[in-house]
Amino acid sequence: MAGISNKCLYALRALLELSGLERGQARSIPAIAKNQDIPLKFLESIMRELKEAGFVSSTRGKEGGYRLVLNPNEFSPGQVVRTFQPPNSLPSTSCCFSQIVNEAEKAWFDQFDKCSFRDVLRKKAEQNSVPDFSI
Amino acid sequence: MAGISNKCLYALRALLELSGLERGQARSIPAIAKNQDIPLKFLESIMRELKEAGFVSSTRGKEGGYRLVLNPNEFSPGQVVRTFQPPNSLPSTSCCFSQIVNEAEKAWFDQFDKCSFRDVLRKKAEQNSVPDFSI
DNA sequence: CTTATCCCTAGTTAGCCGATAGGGATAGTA
DNA sequence: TACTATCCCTATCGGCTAACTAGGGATAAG
Repeated sequence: MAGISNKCLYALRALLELSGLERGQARSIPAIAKNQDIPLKFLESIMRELKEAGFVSSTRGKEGGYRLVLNPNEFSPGQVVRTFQPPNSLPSTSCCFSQIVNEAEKAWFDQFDKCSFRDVLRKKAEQNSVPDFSI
Repeated sequence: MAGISNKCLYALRALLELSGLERGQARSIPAIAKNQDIPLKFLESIMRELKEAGFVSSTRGKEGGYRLVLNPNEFSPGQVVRTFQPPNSLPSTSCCFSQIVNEAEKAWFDQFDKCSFRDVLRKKAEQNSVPDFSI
């Protein structure tokens, strides 16, 4: 199956970075692109889409950048995924499998609602603080 | 998100048709293509893949065709979907979202294991026998 | 007025999905 | 043997989309 697109993953990672900032603080595209290793121009277009969708706001000029509009506690990856990868609206020739297909799609999306950006951030922090004995 | 491919749906429908036959009975590609409205040559390649995967067997010549290897009761769409749309093996740069992505993928595939081909066949029969008052 | 930032429109490129072309091999039937 | 219905194989093609790039324009702060 197709899974999640690169673009959508970039969007999630950019938003996760913004989630780590203090409320109202902004971060520039070049900074995010560098930290997250995302192609600059591509990120530009993604951030604009995120703005249109209402997830972030922006200010131009020096010291400008993007900031999160929503509270990371009440903001789930699912909301983003649904905007960036809209459901397939089932193949026109609906057959005996379309119900299964629809349910599968729903199950897929639902996974992204199970935690907030804050949760992801917390988990990331835990991972980084735990020493790695795997080698 | 991407959802299921046409090819995979064709495969499912072809197998469903074979599921409706008596055990061991074969059906030809032209017949399946006509009944299911699937492009002939495309179906040909799909049936070959289904054979390689071990889902069907075939005989050539007159009165030949494809037949189901497995029992429709113990054969789920999931087994087919997994062969035709192999899991994405997560994007190489595993990030904090890869766990969620993997779980979403699993949830998607799992939906296709919830019933057997026999079940789908049964549901289809019910639908066709119930008169449609929706218009 | 300079610089750092966001904003916009339009490409380009590679890969894949869906489908097709054109035959070859094989198994029954007469 | 010849005929025909079937499966078997390889190669190819068009169109679409995802991913990314180019080249600037608008704006805000100092």
